[in-house]
Amino acid sequence: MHPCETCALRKKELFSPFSESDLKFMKEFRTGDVTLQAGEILHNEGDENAFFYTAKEGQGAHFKHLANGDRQLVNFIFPGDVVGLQALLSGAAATTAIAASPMLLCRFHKHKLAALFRDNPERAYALTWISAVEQHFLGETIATLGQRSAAQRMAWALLKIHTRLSAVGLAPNGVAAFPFKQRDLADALGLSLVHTNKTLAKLRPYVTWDHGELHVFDKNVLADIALTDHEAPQRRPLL
Amino acid sequence: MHPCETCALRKKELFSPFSESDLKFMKEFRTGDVTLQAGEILHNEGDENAFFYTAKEGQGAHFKHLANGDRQLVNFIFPGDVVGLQALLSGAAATTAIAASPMLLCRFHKHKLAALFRDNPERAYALTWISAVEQHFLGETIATLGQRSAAQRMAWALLKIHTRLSAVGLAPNGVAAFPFKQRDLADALGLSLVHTNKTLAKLRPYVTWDHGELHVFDKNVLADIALTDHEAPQRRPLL
DNA sequence: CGACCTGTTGATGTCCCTCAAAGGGGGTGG
DNA sequence: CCACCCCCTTTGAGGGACATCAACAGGTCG
Repeated sequence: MHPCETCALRKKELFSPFSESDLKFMKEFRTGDVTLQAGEILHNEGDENAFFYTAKEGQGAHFKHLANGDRQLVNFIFPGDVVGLQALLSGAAATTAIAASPMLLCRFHKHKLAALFRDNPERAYALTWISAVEQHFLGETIATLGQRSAAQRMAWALLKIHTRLSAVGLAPNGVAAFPFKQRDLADALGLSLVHTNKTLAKLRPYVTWDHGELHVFDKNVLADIALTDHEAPQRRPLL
Repeated sequence: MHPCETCALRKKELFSPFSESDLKFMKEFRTGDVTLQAGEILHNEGDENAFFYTAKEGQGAHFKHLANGDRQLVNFIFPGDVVGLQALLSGAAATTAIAASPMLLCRFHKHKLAALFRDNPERAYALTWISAVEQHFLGETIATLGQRSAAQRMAWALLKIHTRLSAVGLAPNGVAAFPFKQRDLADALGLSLVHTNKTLAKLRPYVTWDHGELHVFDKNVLADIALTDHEAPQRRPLL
């Protein structure tokens, strides 16, 4: 099991301070690790999970599938995200969680969740806070799928992703590691693969994304296109 | 202040059992009521709220606004829903919450939230659970906006709404009270008003919605169109 | 060297948007 | 009690953004 003490994640600017006593508590609370290869599934839609996780390394995504075979990428999974809590609380997973690159996640057992709420109200509060952050983000996604054009969606998404990755140190020199396929981005934005490709080409003066490397050249232009102001992500707790 | 003892909401089938001690605790925890007229705003996007609420009577919605004036209805507010918790936790409201009919909400003060987590782990757990249910729903909305056609979206939404309203007793004889405008549904589905109207007309054999009354004649056909199975909503806690 | 996957580009079609205008109610004032 | 207005709904016509179909190029792996 990877040691908590040397985990660099909690020192990233994205997260609110993580005290020594927090560290001690979470060390006790944690029940293991999970490692995934690219393409491996953490859990499937409908599964009744016994665990939830926080992503430590690597990236993945949540997918929802329709009866006709279409799929929607609901949410990316980046380091620091909590995965599977929804599944655990409502009884069945709403999404399929898949790794897009090798991943490492810290695992927590369902049965310890009640103890968390009983013994450590601050951490429980943090958990709810994380859930609220998630809600905020899903709401924004709904707004972009409902109201924005293809180019606007893409500018919004790439900006958002780049900012999020930067905030956990995954964009050294402004180049973010983003190990997905155009197919994935298409499914995230609700666009066809072909149109995703063409829209990417149109934005090429301002962003570039190939071989898993996401370069953002002009945040301001992208933000203008996306009809959004690119603010730094709000600080939030890490579990 | 409306008395908790006679509140009929907690006896509805949608909610998991609400014990006498829960009742006693929430009575203490509650800090007041809010009543809204149709069209009144509970809070605006960007507000820093001091309160959060659970909707008791009436209906409303969460909106997000884009720089160009477009708006997206992110989520409806039905009796039993928690409102404003996200705003409170992340510091600023992500959405504008507006009443579509006269509403009554139970109000809770921000400062009491820490006490809730400290003194009543079960209720805190319930709160997080509610948040997870919300996430589940937002994820489904993302999938429909991203993948479904106009008719599919509408069938999905009307079915969902009807089911949700039935579960809190707002659809006597199968006729649900749904006090919104076509403009609102259009903004919820990411469609133009005109096309919303035309799509409603197409579905008229199976659903009807006028004068705030939503009739569902054939759930199965609607579910087929929507590419979904219409299950009863999962039981969940009430705050 | 062939099979496969991902990315790229062109041609054609269609779903939905935009523009435009008319038909109910319900409310207010003359 | 009728005239007028405003809000919401409904319907038609035309155009555009994006989907679908099709084909090819490059890279990787057997």
